[in-house]
Amino acid sequence: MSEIARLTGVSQPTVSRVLNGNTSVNPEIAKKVMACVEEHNYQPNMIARSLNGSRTYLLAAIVPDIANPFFADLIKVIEQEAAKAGYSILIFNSDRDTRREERYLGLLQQYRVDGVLAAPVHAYGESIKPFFSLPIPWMVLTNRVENANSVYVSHRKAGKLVAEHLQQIGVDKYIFIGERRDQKFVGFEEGLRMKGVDTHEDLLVFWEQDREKMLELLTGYLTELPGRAGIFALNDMEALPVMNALLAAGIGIPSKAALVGFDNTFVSRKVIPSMTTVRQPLEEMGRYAIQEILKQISRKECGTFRYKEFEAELIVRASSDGEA
Amino acid sequence: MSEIARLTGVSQPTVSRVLNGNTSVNPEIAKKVMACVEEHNYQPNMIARSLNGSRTYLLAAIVPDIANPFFADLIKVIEQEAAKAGYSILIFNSDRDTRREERYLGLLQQYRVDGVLAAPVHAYGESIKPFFSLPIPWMVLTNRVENANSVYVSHRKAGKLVAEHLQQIGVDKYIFIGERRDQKFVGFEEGLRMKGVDTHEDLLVFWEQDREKMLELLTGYLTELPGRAGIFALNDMEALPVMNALLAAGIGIPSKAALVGFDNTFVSRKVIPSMTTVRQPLEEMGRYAIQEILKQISRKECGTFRYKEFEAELIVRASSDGEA
DNA sequence: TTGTAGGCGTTATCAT
DNA sequence: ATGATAACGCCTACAA
Repeated sequence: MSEIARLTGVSQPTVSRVLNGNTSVNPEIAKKVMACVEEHNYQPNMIARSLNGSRTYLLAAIVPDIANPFFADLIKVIEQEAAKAGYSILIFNSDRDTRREERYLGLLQQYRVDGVLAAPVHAYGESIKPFFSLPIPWMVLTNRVENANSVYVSHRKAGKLVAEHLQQIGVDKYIFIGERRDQKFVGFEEGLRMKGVDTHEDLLVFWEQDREKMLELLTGYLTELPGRAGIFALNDMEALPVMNALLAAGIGIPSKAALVGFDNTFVSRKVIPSMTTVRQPLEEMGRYAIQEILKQISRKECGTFRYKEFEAELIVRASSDGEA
Repeated sequence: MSEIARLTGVSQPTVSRVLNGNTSVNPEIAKKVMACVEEHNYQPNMIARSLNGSRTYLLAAIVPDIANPFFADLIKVIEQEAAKAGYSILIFNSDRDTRREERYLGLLQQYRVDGVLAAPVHAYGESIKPFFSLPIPWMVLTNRVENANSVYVSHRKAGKLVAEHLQQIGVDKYIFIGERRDQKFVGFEEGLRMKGVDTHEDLLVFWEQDREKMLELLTGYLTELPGRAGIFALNDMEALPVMNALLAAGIGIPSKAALVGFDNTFVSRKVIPSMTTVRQPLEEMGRYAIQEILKQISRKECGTFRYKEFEAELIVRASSDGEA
């Protein structure tokens, strides 16, 4: 920068003023300076700017697994929204390891990031709670954590949504692929009961360590079943082998079994028949998270918190479309 | 830091020395300082450290699409390897937009990153060529770019690999799903010819804008076909609907049609029957890229370049296993 | 409108 | 072994 100043015969602060454009400068000088900047392809040093000023224009994003398409999609949105506001993203993959999570929490402080977007390893964010008191704007993504800004959708409500859909298209047996403690299951069961389904009789859970065996049991059951089944899998990725096993066993989708996934990943879009799924409004969530963080940054407030729940959306596709 | 110095009654540079541990300090003082650092959870300011020193411990990663599982996997590896070496990753998603790519190239210079890992939007990296002359260690990922450090696998060789595999298990017709100009196709054709296959007669390409129509044509063709087909799709994601369409049409996999994908994404692992695919050695590539960048950083050399080709690996799974 | 001076939090160089 | 001092590149007063 002083180099530019020297070359154009002005003082270094003047160059600074030209580049930032907030104070008034002689237009001629400004033009000359800009020309010189262009010519030498000068790039201001954000590090120095950060050190002096109060902002780094850096946000940290911590996720349990970047390779998971759901988080990959989320990060894509986050990065895009941040870029619009002139922010860059430092990415930290905790790999579902709370020790790494903790290490990263130190690191992002060292880099003096202006804000943090975190999808904690543990659903209730125990591992990162001690850090909420730090003077950095925080935002917890994908689930509700007590005493922290949280952006999420209710998995319970989403489960209910699926229950209603399957009940509406008309099925004789309901099947959940996943764990009973999953909030999606809780909501699913609740929704079914509300519709008058005898969940003791007509709701089954399939979930085995050995997936091959699980699918065998499932296809066996469905083959024997005289009626139609409605299957809800905990996510698209797990719904995929189910779909293929059924197709291979000659069980028609959706005629003999309707199938619903979760997360609206490209898998659910690409697969044939295309798969009904539940979409979390990632774009809206990401946009909200970034805006809220930016607000906190500019107001220098980070003690307050609030919860923001978004609504899950059922996306009906071929795998559960039609009466039977 | 001067706060710590004040509290422990030593000078600020001494605290610095304790924290870095490169110069000798009185062990007692060191202990006292460390205790104070722990107590106040002091985190050194990387920004200041960067400004003064010559390193930021920041690497930039530019990819065309984070949401693409291949790049997501790659970034995961990169981040992991970088973390091991004390480096953090600034992530930039160019979204296959050369203008964004260009903007990011400016940004990463502003942040004075120590090195750049880039997967260019265009296969031959035209858009980023002007930047190779910058005094920053560079590494081009996933394809070979002239006059730049490049880490890649030969798609042509990979195509050949698939050709050999399908020829070996014995199929009557070869089908490629994708574009003819794809190097995978070039290698596929080449490999088949080398095995004595009449590629004019027995190699077909299916590729339509309208995927539904494409799949209809494909299943129609296969149903009529008396023999067995060997299908090679440009990637796992595109192989997925093919697999499902075949299953739904009652075309046995691999008995009636063997199917091979590309990239070894979780899709190929999850699907049933599990899908044969080609794996790029992401871990090795990522590790090599990071190590090479670090070498360049420490040697302050960034003019030299070299190409590093890795070998693709065929992963045979159920979708092409067995004689027929 | 412009230049001079100080400081952001480190590390490095010099004395001591 | 330790403390004072300068420097990194920028921005923000303040003075001219």
